[in-house]
Amino acid sequence: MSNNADLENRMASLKAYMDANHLKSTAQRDTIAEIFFKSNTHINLEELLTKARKKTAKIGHATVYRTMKLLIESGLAVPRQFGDGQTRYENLPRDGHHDHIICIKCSKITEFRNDEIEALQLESAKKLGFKVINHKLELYGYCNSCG
Amino acid sequence: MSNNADLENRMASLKAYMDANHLKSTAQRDTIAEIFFKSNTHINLEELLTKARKKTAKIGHATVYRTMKLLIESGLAVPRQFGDGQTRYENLPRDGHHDHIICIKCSKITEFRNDEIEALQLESAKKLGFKVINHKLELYGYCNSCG
DNA sequence: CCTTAATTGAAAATGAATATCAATTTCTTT
DNA sequence: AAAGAAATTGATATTCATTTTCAATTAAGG
Ligand SMILES: [Mn+2]
Ligand SMILES: [Mn+2]
Ligand SMILES: [Zn+2]
Ligand SMILES: [Zn+2]
Repeated sequence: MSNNADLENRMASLKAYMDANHLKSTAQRDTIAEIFFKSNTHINLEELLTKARKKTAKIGHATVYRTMKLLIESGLAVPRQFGDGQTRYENLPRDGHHDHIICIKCSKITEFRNDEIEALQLESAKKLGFKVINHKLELYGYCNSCG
Repeated sequence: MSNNADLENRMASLKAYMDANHLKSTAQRDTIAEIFFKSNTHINLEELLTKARKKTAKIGHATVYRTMKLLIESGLAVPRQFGDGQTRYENLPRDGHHDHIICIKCSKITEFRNDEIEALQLESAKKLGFKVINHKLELYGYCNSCG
């Protein structure tokens, strides 16, 4: 699936969600959503706002917060908090769930997935009588450049 | 080791840290530290402040924040954030590191430890060129009462 | 077009945590 | 015991991310 087709898919998905919930399509929402869908990082509000204002001037920060909340509700964005007090957003990964390793020196964020860990989490929870809905696994340390 | 001996140990440990850093012993610090050391939950600032004021009236919230920061620096307290925007504190576990399962309905927090998971974390990080310093693993779901 | 309901941005409000600062207290030295 | 230096305290102000408020604007459907 090409980047462009992927973008179109996500825009259409958002549109469908908005239609189903009596929400209106606006230039601000389109701008913010498109910038977000095109981003492939863990982007924060500041970056989104800056980029959005280049396309559509005078966008307020409340609108960015509101639009990201909408994207989260519609399942297209995933909020992440890596401990520095600001929320970051990433696109719903097409290849499934992943966890993160964060460098405590340069802040580089690397994604990984270990199915053995995932399975052991469920097993641990089961032993304790819990039914897991989601989880957060973050490793903090030094990347190979900072090591 | 009895609870009382444990409390005395921790108080002495704090005292040693304060001595080594030219910090002074005060009634407020003693009150907050003792309340914290006696707590066996993941206690938040509000609870600490309420309990502290019963023993030593007029304690300011800034003092509780400052004392908890001191306890963290001295290695006696561990700060935890379970996603509800407020920091919780727990005593340095005597039996080593553990992770948490949190019920998303009743907020019950259960501790667990899985050495296989711990080992796999290091292994995953190593493959990516990272040296892990610490990590955060939280499972969210329903406990057996809420499930 | 018209009507209605949703949306927007500026500004105010919130809530957790930190900083400021004058007054108080501790600890060491006479 | 008194004094002085340095640390501590609590009230208050401040910061920072996020949310709320609200009057004005805009989208959508008939
Ligand atoms: Mn990611
Ligand atoms: Mn714990
Ligand atoms: Zn790095
Ligand atoms: Zn529960």
